[in-house]
Amino acid sequence: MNVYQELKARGFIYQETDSSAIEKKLTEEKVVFYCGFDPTGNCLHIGHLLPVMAMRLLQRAGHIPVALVGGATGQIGDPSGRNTARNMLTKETVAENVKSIQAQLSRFIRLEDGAAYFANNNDWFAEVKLLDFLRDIGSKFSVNRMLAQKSVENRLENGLSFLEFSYSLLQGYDFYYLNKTLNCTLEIGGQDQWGNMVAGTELVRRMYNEEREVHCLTIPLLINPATGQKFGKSIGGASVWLDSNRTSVFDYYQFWRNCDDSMIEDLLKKFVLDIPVEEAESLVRSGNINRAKEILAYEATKLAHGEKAAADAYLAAGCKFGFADPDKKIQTTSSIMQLNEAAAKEDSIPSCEIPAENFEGDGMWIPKIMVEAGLCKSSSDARRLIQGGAVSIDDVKITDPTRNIKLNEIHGDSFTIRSGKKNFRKIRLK
RNA sequence: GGUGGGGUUGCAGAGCGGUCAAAUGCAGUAGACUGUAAAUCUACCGGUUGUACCUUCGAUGGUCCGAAUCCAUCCCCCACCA
Repeated sequence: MNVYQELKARGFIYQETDSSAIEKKLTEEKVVFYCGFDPTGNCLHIGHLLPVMAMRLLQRAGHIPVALVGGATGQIGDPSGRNTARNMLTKETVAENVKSIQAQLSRFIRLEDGAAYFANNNDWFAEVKLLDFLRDIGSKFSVNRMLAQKSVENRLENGLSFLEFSYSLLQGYDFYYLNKTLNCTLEIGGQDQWGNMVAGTELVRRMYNEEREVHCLTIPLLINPATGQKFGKSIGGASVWLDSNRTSVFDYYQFWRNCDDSMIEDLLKKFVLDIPVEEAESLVRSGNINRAKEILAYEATKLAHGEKAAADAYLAAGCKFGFADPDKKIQTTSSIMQLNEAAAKEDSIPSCEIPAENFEGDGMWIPKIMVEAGLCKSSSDARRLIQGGAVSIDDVKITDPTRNIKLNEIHGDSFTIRSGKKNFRKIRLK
């Protein structure tokens, strides 16, 4: 199976400019390709991961990724897939975001020995002169054509500023620039980027009078077929972040572990590149779908947070909820096989420190503890949860929302508070 | 610049002087059932050590016993015309 076939088999291809040309290129030469990321936030979340995985796959096959973080375009905001304009970010915020996003990407993409490049389009747009740009680039774009773009069409109803309208020129220019300087000949991106990406390939061709051939391909949007929801959000409506300070490793593991049945095969193929496609299929059909989910969660966590953290999360979760295949009947190439379930421990359950003096005297009000631990956003919320019978401390159900926890009720220097079946916090006294 | 229509609690979208912390749908959370899944049913879904008080309906002022609702000014959006 060549890289192109693997991309296809794992479901990374939605639209492409010329499939046989792309296949030929990817199998015969070392290709420099690029993928853009919006620095709208300072942290990547699960939703960003899809193109990152495609980049990883291509890099593994010897191609050279260029991760472009849009320091310049981020100041504009892509109108694709939006009904309203984005909030404008200050230049400083964008610059900071670029930095932290690059840091996060470097966990997924190998950088050493020129194996990949990071680029920030602010580096070249800062130099561009308006008149030159309009003459050289603007002249190659047809407004008629741009108006026909889906992303523009949708926005025409609600209004679209010229700033946003020009987004595809800028993205196109990125491709031209990267082609000129790094000989980048392929762009990959999300399904919603198709219009912008094609604009880029056309620009490059026109700039060289059709003599250069460049291509692009889009990755399909991941949709949960059961709910019709876009994959990527969740864990309480909040994003699942790749930064362990925002989403703990345990929660990250749990996110994958709790994936929908209908998505498991797709997720394994796309997010666990180390498991061959056939194995992913057979795991799902093994009759033990929960083992497949454990493997997915373990491997995905391993990629984002490292082997040790992933193992801890797996063991901690198994300790709380049980293991799907403790006897290891199901064969897999995953290193999950080497883990010892008997050594299960709770250490990696998210924890929170609270000064011991809070528990002295009358003790600490339970809703306060829950807010402090990040289990809920307000004490009203906590009170409701308690009234709904969702809360327990060290497996003893709490029914009285006015209750306080006193120092003498705590055994040792920690206790576990839980809200619902799946949310735990270990509270450590300090 | 003119005319008309708007800005409501995460989103969509009612309300158009008191009965409004604000209908309904979606999203979300919890409980039951399960497989840490889905579907289904039930409850919750601004804040507050608790049923009364506080802060919310673009902003600021005003009318009124009382305003999301009326008036004025301002800001922003949309449509049509210029």
